[in-house]
Amino acid sequence: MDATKDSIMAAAMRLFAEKGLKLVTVREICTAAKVNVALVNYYFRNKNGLYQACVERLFHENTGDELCTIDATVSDARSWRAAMRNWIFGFSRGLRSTKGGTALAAGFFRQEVVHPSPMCDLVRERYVIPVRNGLLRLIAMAVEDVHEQRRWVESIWAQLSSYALVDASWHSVFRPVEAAVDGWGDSIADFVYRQVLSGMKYRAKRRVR
Amino acid sequence: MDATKDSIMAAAMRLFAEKGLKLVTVREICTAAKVNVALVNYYFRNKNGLYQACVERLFHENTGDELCTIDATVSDARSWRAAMRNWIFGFSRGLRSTKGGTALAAGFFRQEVVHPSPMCDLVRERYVIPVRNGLLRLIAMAVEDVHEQRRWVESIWAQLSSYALVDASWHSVFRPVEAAVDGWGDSIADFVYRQVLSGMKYRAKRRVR
DNA sequence: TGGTATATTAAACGCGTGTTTAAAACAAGG
DNA sequence: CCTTGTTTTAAACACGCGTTTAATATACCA
Repeated sequence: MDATKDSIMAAAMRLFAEKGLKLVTVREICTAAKVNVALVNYYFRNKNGLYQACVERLFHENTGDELCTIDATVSDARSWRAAMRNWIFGFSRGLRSTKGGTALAAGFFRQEVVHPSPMCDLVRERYVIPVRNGLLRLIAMAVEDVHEQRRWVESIWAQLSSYALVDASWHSVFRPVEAAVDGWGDSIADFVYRQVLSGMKYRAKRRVR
Repeated sequence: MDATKDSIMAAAMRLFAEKGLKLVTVREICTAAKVNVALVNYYFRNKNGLYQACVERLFHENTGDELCTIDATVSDARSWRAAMRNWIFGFSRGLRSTKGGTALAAGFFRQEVVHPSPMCDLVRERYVIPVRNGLLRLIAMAVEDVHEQRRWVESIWAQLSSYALVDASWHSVFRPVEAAVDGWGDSIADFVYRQVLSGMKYRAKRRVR
C-alpha cells in the first residue's frame, strides 16, 4: 500500500538525515513508522535501496528543490548585487528549511560529507557541484583572478553551510544562546552578503545573463 | 607490554580520526596493530576506554597542543593585527597538521561534530570552547557590538575549519585540483586574515593584554 | 462467494559485533 | 628448576544487525 510506503520513507528520511546510512537500523526505521521489518525489503529491496529512494525524493521534492532553484531566482535579479543577495539567502534558507522539524537537505549533506555512502557520487554531481558552480559563475563576474574566485566560493560556502554541518547538540556552542532560532540564520546570511560587497570590487552592475 | 599498548593506540587514533567511534571495529584496530583482539580489553577495559585514552592523548600530545597553545603565540604579538594573524594561522595550521599522514585533531573534531560520542562534552569544554573564547576575546578588542562579535567568530571559525570537516573524498570539490596541498591551506588563512582587516574597524593597535 | 494477486506478519537465518573466558606463553626471582 | 605474576592467545559467548522465509491477512474482481 502507498500509505505504508510513505510512512516508511517519512521515518527513514528523518532518521537518515539525523544519523546517516550506517548508524540507522532498519528496525529503528520500522519501529518509528509502525510497520513490520520485512516491509522495507518488500518495497525497497534492501536498506540501501531505501536510502537511495530517500536521496532521490530529496532532489524532486522538499528542500532539495529550494536549493537547486537558486539559479532561477538569481537570473531574475536586476543587478549583480541583487543576484548575489538572492543566491546567499536562497542557499542559506534552503539549508535551514525543515520538514517536520528536521532539516532534511542539510542532514543528508552533513552525513555524506563526513561518511560518504554509495550514493555520495550522485549527491556530488547532481546537487553540490551544480550549486557551487552557480555561485562560481556569479563571483566570476566580479573577480578576475581564478584563485581568488575559488577562495570566495569557499568562503561563502563555508560560512553558510557551517550550521548545517554540526549536530544539534553543538548549537549551544556554534550559535549564541540568546539569539532566536530563526533570526540568527538570516543575520549570518546578511553578514556574508555585506562581507562580499565590501570585499569585492564588482564590475557587473546590471542585468545578469 | 608498553610496545603493544602503543601499537594499539597508534592504530586506534588513526582509525577513530578517519571513521569515528562507532564505525570502527575493535577487530579492525587490532588487525592494523597486529595484536590479538582481547588485548584492547586487557589494556583499556573496553572500546570506549580506548577511545577515551585516544582523546586524552590528543590533548596532551601532538596536534592537540598546537591548537591549545594559540593563546601563547597571540599574547606574544606586538600588535592587534599580528595577534589576529597568529591566531588565524595557528588555528588553521593546527587543524591541518598531520601525524603519520592523518590529521588527528581535525579528524576527531569532525567525528564529534557530526556524531557526538560520550566523550563529546569533554572535547567541547576542554578544547573547542576555550579556543573559541580566545578568538572572541581578540575580536572584542576591535568590535563593539556583541552580536557582531559572534558573527565574526562564526565567520572565521567556519572558514578555517571548513576543510577539517569534510571527508577526504570531497577534497576534489572543496579545493581546486591544481592547487598544491600545502599552499592552499595557507592561502585560505591569508584570505580570512585580509577579510578581517578590511572588515573590522579595529581600535586596539598596540600591545595585547 | 470463490479465487487470485497483493500486503502484512512472526519467526528464523547467517553474520559481524563487543566482550569474556580459560588456557598457554613468557619473564624473572628465589 | 620451579613458582609467581604478567602478557598473549584461540575460542567462545550473547547480542544486534540486514535479510529471508513461509504462512497469514487483506483487497478486489469474476
